[in-house]
Amino acid sequence: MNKPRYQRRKEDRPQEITAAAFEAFAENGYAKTRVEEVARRAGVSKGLLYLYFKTKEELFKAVIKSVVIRRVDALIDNVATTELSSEEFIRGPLLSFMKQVPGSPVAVVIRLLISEGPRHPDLVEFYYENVVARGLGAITRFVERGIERGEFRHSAISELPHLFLAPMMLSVIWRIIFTNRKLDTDKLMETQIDMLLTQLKT
Amino acid sequence: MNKPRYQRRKEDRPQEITAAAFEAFAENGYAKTRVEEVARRAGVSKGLLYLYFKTKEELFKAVIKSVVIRRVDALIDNVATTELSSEEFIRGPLLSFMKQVPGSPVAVVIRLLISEGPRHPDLVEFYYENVVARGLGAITRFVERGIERGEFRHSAISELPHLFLAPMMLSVIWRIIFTNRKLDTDKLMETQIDMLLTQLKT
DNA sequence: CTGGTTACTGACTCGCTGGTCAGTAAGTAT
DNA sequence: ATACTTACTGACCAGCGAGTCAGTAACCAG
Repeated sequence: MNKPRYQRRKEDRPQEITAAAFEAFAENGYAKTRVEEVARRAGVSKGLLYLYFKTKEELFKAVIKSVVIRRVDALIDNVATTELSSEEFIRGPLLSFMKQVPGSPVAVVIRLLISEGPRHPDLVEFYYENVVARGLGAITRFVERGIERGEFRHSAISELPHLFLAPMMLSVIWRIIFTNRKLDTDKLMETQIDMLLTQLKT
Repeated sequence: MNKPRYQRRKEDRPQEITAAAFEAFAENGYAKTRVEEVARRAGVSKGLLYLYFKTKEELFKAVIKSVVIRRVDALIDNVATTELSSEEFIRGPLLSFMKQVPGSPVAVVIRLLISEGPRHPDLVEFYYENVVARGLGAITRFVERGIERGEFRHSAISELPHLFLAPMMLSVIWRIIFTNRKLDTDKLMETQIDMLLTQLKT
């Protein structure tokens, strides 16, 4: 009749807490989220949370890292190993990847970085190295591969992989600010890819 | 010898306070900015600030509006009255306008909207109506004018004025997050405009 | 069963900050 | 001068939320 008030689950707690924190931060942002609220969502006491994370800020950093780490890896592996032609890859896996970003946890991370980034330089550095630099690098390498293979010609785009991502970023921001205003983000990205490929091929 | 401790300047105070608030919000964001700090920068007491603005939130809204109002108007007038050909206008005034945005107060407003927008729906609404809708509308009308004049052909771009602004948005976000990482934002926007014009003309 | 370890709880503290208001003095009318 | 209005000050308050810690009970070894 007396079920224990709690179980000791030292291994799982950190993961559960960061997951709860991610949800809370996604809904209310960092500043407006109370640590106690995170604890409640994770089904633990505030005291326990402070056993695993020294401060709210450390929790924040752990959340960002937990979301970011695995995301880009998949795409980068894909770039390295694909059998597809450059155009097929861009219209296929790359476009699909970009389309799902605005609705994914990555969008939340971007929002948090915009709000809190300026106060966490080391976190920004981490994000740049592990996500942005690697992502842009992958695109650049892919475009250059296309050129070597004779699929693409040389153009300014080789040095501006950002142009592939610009409509994706706009879509992310749009979704964050204008949640109820519709925007055909897929069409936006497709059209941009069309333009870039036209430019790269002719 | 006894200079007055303060002067009564009822007319100028609101403007001075919103200017001070803008600076403070720009540096630290909304949540981290103390009302007292705003008052200090404006050279007034906290009490006076609360005489002109009922709450911190109302002050915030006043700041956004004060920055936004006049900005877009100039561009829109320009669109309506220009004598330039469509291409000349796009490569000239429109491009110049976009290039200066990432370093302007508008970038700060965008950051604030991303952070605080979700908690201020009416402010977002205001911003959409007065800035985004009007800006996008102006670009759309301009593209259509080009088509009527036989300068441009029909294409998907007519319905996606956002593509003109996407690199600008990416530049804004980049500058906010990666303040020390360089990015040739001008080149980015120029190349996008080149691509769009190629698409519109051929 | 028993004693020891430690994951876990939750009530508490304390600094911080949004907001108030009684009082003060700058300007003004007479 | 004098009385009056009101822009302005700054000390104060209330409550909120990050971080603490003394105590509790789940689990385990012997």
